[in-house]
Amino acid sequence: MEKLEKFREFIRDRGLKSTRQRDEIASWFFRHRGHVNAEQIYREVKEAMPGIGFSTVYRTMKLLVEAGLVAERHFGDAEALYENLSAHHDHCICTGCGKIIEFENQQIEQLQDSVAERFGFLLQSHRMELYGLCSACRPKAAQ
Amino acid sequence: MEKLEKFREFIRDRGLKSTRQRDEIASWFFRHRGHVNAEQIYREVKEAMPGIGFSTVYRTMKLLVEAGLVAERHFGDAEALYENLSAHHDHCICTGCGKIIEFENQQIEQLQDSVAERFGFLLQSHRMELYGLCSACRPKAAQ
DNA sequence: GTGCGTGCAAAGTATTTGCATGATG
DNA sequence: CATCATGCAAATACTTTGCACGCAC
Repeated sequence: MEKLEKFREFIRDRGLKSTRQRDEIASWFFRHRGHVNAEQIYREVKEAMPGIGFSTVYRTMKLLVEAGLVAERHFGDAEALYENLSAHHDHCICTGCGKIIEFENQQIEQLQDSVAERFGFLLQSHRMELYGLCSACRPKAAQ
Repeated sequence: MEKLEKFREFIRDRGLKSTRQRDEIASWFFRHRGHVNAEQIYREVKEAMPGIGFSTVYRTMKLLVEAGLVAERHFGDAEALYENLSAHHDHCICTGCGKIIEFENQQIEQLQDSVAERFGFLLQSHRMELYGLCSACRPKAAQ
């Protein structure tokens, strides 16, 4: 539960308050793997805390993003998906079935650094998404 | 005006109809460089066609995306930005001032192909965005 | 003429905000 | 006990849809 600690620390450092809601949301999120939207978080946390509101979910997720523990992503459409930022990785997304594979490639990371440097950018973060048909969807599409 | 031709062809092939509105929107867009949102398109095209509606803009942009001539992107927030898909390129985005630099890197493209192949993906498209501080914003942030 | 396209207004989503109340440091 | 957080409802921002009328084929 080290990430939960980090979040509590972040909250303290900002002079904010630690609440049951924030703990519940953060700890559920850190237990979870993959990409989730606000509604999923709301639904799940509601089981442990029936009174919780949507706004609290959004407000807490925003804090987690500011704490650098979570990334907010938009794959294609407008809805935000939140992702655990433990280890860095990029995404391979199947346009057929929506499956998301995470991967990491050190060579690409290095090349990104050199591109940023060429433009005088101080690189803070990046996103890379590869869209295509996965091995399962490929045959279906070929018909 | 070759892209406008392609769009007209796409419309014809689908059994749809060519209209003044579609032409006006598409040709304004192809004349334009960079990333624009629906409202900008609406405002600009309105000058030539005061009666035009927002829905027609959205409907036409969707057609252009389906025709493969335009990409719809979401950089960070929910609003869609449309981009001319003539030459492929990726983006370097300044988190300080919002400036967007387009670039292309052949080595990265090749590595992306190999990543996709490793997962058995048939690559259709990709996006890569580097976020950081541009040379102008870097000093301000350092203070 | 038939069917698709248009503009308008209304409805949808996803998210944010104002406010009175409640909890935390 | 001052301040921040919460839940609700209302507001917002962006986008889509239903519908009556009009235009392209």
